[in-house]
Amino acid sequence: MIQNLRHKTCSTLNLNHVSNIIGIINHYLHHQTFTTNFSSSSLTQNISQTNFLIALHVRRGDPVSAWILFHSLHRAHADVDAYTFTSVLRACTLLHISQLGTQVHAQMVKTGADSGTVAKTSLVDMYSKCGSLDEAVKVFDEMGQRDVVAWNALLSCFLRCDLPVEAVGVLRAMGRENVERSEFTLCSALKSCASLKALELGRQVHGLVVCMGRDMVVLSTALIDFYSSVGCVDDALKVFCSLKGWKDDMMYNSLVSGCVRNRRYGEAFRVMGLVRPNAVALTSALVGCSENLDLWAGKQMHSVAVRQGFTRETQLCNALLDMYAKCGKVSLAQSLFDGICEKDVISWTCMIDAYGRNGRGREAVLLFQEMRKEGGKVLPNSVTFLSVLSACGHSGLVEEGEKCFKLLREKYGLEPDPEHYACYIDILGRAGNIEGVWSAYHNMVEHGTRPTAGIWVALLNACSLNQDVERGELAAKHLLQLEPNKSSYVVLVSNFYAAIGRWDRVDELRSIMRTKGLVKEAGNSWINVLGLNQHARSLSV
DNA sequence: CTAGGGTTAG
Repeated sequence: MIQNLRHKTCSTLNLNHVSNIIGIINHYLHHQTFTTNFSSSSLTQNISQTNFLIALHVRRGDPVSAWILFHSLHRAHADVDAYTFTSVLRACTLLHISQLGTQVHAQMVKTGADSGTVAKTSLVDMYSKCGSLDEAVKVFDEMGQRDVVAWNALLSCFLRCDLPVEAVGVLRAMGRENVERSEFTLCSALKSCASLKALELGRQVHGLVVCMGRDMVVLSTALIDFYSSVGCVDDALKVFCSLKGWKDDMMYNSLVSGCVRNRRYGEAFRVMGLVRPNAVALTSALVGCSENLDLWAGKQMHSVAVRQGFTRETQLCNALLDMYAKCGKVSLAQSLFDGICEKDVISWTCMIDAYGRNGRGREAVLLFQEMRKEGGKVLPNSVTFLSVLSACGHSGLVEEGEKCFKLLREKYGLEPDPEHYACYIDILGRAGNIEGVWSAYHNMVEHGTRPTAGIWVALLNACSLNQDVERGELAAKHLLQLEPNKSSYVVLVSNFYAAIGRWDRVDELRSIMRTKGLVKEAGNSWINVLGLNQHARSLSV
């Protein structure tokens, strides 16, 4: 069992695994069935040798052994030092269990090993990687001396939590405190600029990268990602081409992903032709195939994946399955799904969505039940629930939809997002249950969720269908207040007034649209005939 | 001993 555990990666761990791991570790420690090549006395006498061993386990990706070794040191009352703790903290990070990290932190405080800059930096890193942002910031604030590594750790901390504004704040603070920037700093700066879409700031950082002139492969990758994120693929290509010498896989992958994100599929495929594509590049490229509904190209990717032996890569298989589903090939998607050995939550969600979007709501619900029966191995998340709810909506499965919505909060402790409410309201509205619609709305408000435009749209549609004039007008008013300039919403409201026969309001809204210069957007649909993309535009009045 | 780049679902 412990052998299996050692091969678990942190991404596949969930809460059940956490308690399993702790239980198994305790079991082994209690029965002392774990043996090492070192006798217990040599373990405690030669601490630097043991530190090396712990670090070795961590480096080999075996945090469980590292932890067990550390625990036996602790039981033997050995004098551990800061080096021991930093390695063990990395083991906690790999296990993704902040409870273990907190235990280590407590021991560090007790022995005074927590005072150094390096120790504190390890703590910041551990807390942030285990998802405890507050604790990480607290440790950073307690630091007396902060070197550039400590600052960089804090930067990554905010970036990991998707807080780029705070990250830029850290960068400014580093400037104020005259901390010298390292390559790591610039890397994080580029990531911040990418997520903030801050083109000018990013260009300035590019200048600093050029001045630094070191570690160009990593920084070039970050630059490519930045330029792609702000829509400047040509600049990304320039960075790629201007780098002479060795380019690694990640750099190619970054460019492929950038081209795909900017719908430059031809270039993406050309870049993939430069080297033997790896699983990540193929995954990126498949997104392009899905978006284009390009089944032909998708099949090419599939055959490359098979030839390269990537059939056990869950993420790649998920992308393939999704591509087939989006192209309407449900049975191909299904056979791919069946072949995935380690299905994760995305595999299940994609397959449920595949059924749902192709009008097979019953099968979507059945698969969801199967997923839940798997004994909690893979837990559904909010996206899974959204897929099930929307499948129920498309197929008119009212009871199933109601059951699913109940499960979300009561069984899985998830708080519904506005999108879940909108889907649910839609289901109830189509079923003619207008009182249910409004009680769902009140339920949402009571739970402190603010109605979004999507909620008002769902309510308005329900009111149109059920001739709920009074409350429909309320929804219409809120929607226009929230998004006064979005023509599709004005059209929706106007359709509502048409549905209840208020033609005076319809005319009024038409003239509002004219004076504001709002034009009804064209409806787009993609069809793919014989591998040729034809973009069919339909302009309806 | 501590910090950095690329991938999948709505």
